[in-house]
Amino acid sequence: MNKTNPAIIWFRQDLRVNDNQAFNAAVESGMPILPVYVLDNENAGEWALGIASRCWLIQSLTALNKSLEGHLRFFKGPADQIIPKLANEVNASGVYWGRCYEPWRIHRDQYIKTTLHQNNIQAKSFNNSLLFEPNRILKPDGTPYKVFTPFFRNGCLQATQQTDLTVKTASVRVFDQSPVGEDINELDFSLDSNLQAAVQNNWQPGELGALNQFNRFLDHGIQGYKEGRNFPGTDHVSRLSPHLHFGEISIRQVWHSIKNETEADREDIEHFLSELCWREFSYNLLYHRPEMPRKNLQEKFDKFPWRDNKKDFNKWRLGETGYPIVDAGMRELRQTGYMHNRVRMIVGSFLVKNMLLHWHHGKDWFWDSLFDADLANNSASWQWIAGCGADSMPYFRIFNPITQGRKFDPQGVYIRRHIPELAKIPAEHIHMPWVAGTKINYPTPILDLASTRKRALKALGSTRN
DNA sequence: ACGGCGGTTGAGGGT
DNA sequence: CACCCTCAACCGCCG
Repeated sequence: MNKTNPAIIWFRQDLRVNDNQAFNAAVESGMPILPVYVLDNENAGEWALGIASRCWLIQSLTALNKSLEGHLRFFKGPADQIIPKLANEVNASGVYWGRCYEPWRIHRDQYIKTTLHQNNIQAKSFNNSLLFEPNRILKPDGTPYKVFTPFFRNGCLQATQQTDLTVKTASVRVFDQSPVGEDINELDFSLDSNLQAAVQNNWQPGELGALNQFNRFLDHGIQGYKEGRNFPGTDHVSRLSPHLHFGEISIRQVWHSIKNETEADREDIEHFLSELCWREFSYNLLYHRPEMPRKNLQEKFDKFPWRDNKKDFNKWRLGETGYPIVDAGMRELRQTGYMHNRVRMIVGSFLVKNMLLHWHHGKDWFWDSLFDADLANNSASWQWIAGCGADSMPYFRIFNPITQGRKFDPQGVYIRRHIPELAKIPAEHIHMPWVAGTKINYPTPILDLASTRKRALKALGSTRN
């Protein structure tokens, strides 16, 4: 093996150069590096990237390519064929990547690792995406936690130190002997112009954008986070979820910075850490219950009498239910590729409980619409709100969108931002615009809260044994 | 309106 | 006997 055997860095969900263990290991191997990205819809099957994810991804990759001075090379197709073939063609010394934990990826990557080893090519994977490997945090008896609070308190907070941040030492040499792959602009990402505009107008994908967003949160959001995070009209959530999903910022860096933040109150800090650990918890669940994206974790919900109503689903999807807080959330999603967490719970409860539609419909719509669409988080959260998940919200707790709106968006700041038709409605009527008596271009409620609530509770009865 | 989880407690039995 | 370990039963919490 001579000096020209490149070390392939296979970027996946770790689109950054700082605190990237795979990147550092490849550089430190002493071989020139060959950074690659593979857009793999084939191996992903039904979990191929949603439309919003693709619109974010191309921006993030463009940013990464820029920080790699244009040396990132692109491929499209099944990675289980492309990576071994490429490694052979360029006589790679090794392939380095950050681990992903979707069941299809675990399966695919294991195959790739074996194939590379059979060809005497090193294959090294690293934890670039989580604080803890998904099978690391276990109860004293060795079984996985099923409840979040002890997972967080006795598991995560007690776990020995997270891996320290890595520091780059060696200087980077790039492999440029034979051009491989394609230019990013030659790849077909099947983009959507509305969502592309949503990225441009609201976000800055990539490592720099992630850091900027994190610093904004440290400056303005974390102080008062515990309370403030419930109010979608204020600026108290981190909005880091898309950046974390694509690994544009290191979760270890976020954890350490927040933990050592001295300006904020202890309870604000601890609450934000717990939110980071909900993400860990979702990955833990997915690892131990790989069927989670499709199957109810509580089997008794398999008997639940879901309705099937395209018309209702469309009203929900488009934000035309007539309940302002629900519609504002669904419109925020369409306009910005994101939705405030409190509102995600409200729209989820409305779909599953008031409309009595299966959580799959919500999960699939979110998968296609969210820039932070993430298999573990999305499926765990939908099961949570639907009441069929582990450590779930009890099914009989049904959010009332009027009460929730009054409580968490009292003046209607959030509602007015996303539903301009309601801009002039006085605060006292903002959550029930139909009683205001003003003529406005906004639908009257498509369903009655009290009777649909009763219907849901009755439906719940049929899940008992 | 539920019910699973996990912390606690105490009985019982072994060393 | 004194101590400790195990395990089942119970209770309160919290999603």
